[in-house]
Amino acid sequence: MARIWPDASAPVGLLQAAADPVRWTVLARLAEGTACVCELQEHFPIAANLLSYHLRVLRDNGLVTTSRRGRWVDYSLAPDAWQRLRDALPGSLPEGP
Amino acid sequence: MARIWPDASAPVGLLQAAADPVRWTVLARLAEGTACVCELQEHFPIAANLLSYHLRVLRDNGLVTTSRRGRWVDYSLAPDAWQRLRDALPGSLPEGP
DNA sequence: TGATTGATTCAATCACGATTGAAGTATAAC
DNA sequence: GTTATACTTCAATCGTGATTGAATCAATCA
Repeated sequence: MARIWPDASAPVGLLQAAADPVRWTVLARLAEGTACVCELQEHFPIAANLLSYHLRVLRDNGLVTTSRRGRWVDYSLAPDAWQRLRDALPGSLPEGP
Repeated sequence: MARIWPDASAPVGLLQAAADPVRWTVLARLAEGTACVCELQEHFPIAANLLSYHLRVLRDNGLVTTSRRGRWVDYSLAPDAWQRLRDALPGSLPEGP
């Protein structure tokens, strides 16, 4: 796909990261403030490793950042997450100031 | 998923509709103005029925509207498409005026 | 009428991401 | 040291959406 529609590759990847029920809800929760995995876990009746998988997708797309605090890992929304998602919507003007 | 995270179901569905290379590019093209299927077809090296499938997904999600003009079918971006996609982003405030 | 073009629908296959289970880090408590 | 907790990684399975091919519908033209 990157070969054929180079313009679409990056934004589509970002949108795909957000277009999942678990990841969408995680992002919505993090929009209200930082949370450790164990707290996120309480919101999701899914296995811990599955949640970890989804968090990894968000990390790999730069939508969230992490920091370890003792035994816990805190997840925060990346500062530009909202902006980047917004710019990734089709019809949005190409990235710029 | 609708059972567990009712809030996420609708917006995630919308984002999933946009989070595909073909559909994303179609939406980006339609953002610049109406186009018939045959014109869209020129932008995509894919089978006609496959393009039709993707257009159907966009239609079912109310992101595009159609009107027949002789043998051709014109596709247009739904007036509220951009707004609805924007509101579907996680962390966006709940829908309202 | 029949033929042709534009577009959609149907049924079946395929590919890839989500899910599962087990094993593996890292830090803290005992 | 050992145990426990929080989280991640790995390998394998499973489902579902994207893709393919054939058939079908709709409108125009000869």
